[in-house]
Amino acid sequence: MPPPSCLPPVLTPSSLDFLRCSLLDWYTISGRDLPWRHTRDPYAIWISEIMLQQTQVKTVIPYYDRWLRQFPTIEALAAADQQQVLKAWQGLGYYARARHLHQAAQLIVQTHGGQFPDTLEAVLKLPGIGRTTAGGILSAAYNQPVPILDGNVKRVLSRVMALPVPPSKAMKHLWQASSELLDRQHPRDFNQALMDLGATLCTPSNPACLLCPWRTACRAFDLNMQNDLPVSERRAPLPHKQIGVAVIWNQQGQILIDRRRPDGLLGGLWEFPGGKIEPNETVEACIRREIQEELGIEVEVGDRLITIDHTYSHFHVTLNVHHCRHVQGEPQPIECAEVRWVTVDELDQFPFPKANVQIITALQTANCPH
DNA sequence: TAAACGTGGCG
DNA sequence: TCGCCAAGTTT
Repeated sequence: MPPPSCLPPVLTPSSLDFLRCSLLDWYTISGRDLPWRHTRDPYAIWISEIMLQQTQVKTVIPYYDRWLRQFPTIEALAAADQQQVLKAWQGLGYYARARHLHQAAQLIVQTHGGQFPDTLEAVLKLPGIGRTTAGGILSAAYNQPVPILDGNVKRVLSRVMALPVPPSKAMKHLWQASSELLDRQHPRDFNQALMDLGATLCTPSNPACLLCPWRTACRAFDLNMQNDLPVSERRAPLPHKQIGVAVIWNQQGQILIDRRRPDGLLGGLWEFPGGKIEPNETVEACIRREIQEELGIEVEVGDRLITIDHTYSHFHVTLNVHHCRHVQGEPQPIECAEVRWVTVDELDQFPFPKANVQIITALQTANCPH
């Protein structure tokens, strides 16, 4: 049962001082040592903030290190081509982040002389940067007093205030709380500390309340509701799609791959062609039909290579992958951006989504024709 | 406003 | 196996 919403406010002038001081003291002792906390280069911090969107620290660190070696400056990123950028992002997901990063770098070179902007207004105009990321960058890089509201902060504040509704229903209230709480004397450390609190103590399940500097002020702890908050959002079950996928071989022992259109799911990445299996359609018939529709060629469907179950953010798929033989016609980029014949050894040079990387691995390990 | 948008980890 | 969640933004 949700808590009553008519309790006295948690954030009073006198409690604010306690919350700020106790959090900063805790952070001094228990804050995490993270790679992007060793720099104040706004570019490096920007990269970290984008990679960290919906992505855990542990996943990000190796990508962050590689990225800064490969693209050490905004100019270097702007000058790269999109395929290089997507390859560096391969496996991180939400690929629009990489496309926006690339676009934004080019925009910064054109309109800000290659210098990352230092005003909230200018930063918010960059593609891929919303309010939370802007606050994260401006506070971390320039110590500007701009609040944040990421998943950690939403959870921490939902508990401290015993928010009776899902966070998405109270965004205005949460932003106000984050802004009022923010320590204007120490915005960099305060924002980082708030996120660390959420990531290490005020965790989604089994929060370590006995170690928390805020436990005496936390309404959820007081009500013993820390395991029931924040109120979860309902989501519909994910639909499941059956997909037919073709590994099409030509007489030279090459394979046909296509590059997806620049926007939408997996935009700009390469893939093995295929499509959705219609009701009452066999995998083989689906593959022949899809390849004709998408590439304008005729293929003969052969042995199954691998079956892959994969989950995207909003649906499940089963990829039914078959070897195919190119029979006739010149491949045309009818429903994609580009098509190309490549050898198995060349596949590693192209950015592929994770489910397709599994196909490549199967090709490199299994006994294949040719 | 709500849905689209990846992947990995955990209970 | 399955649902939930993670340093959110865009349309």
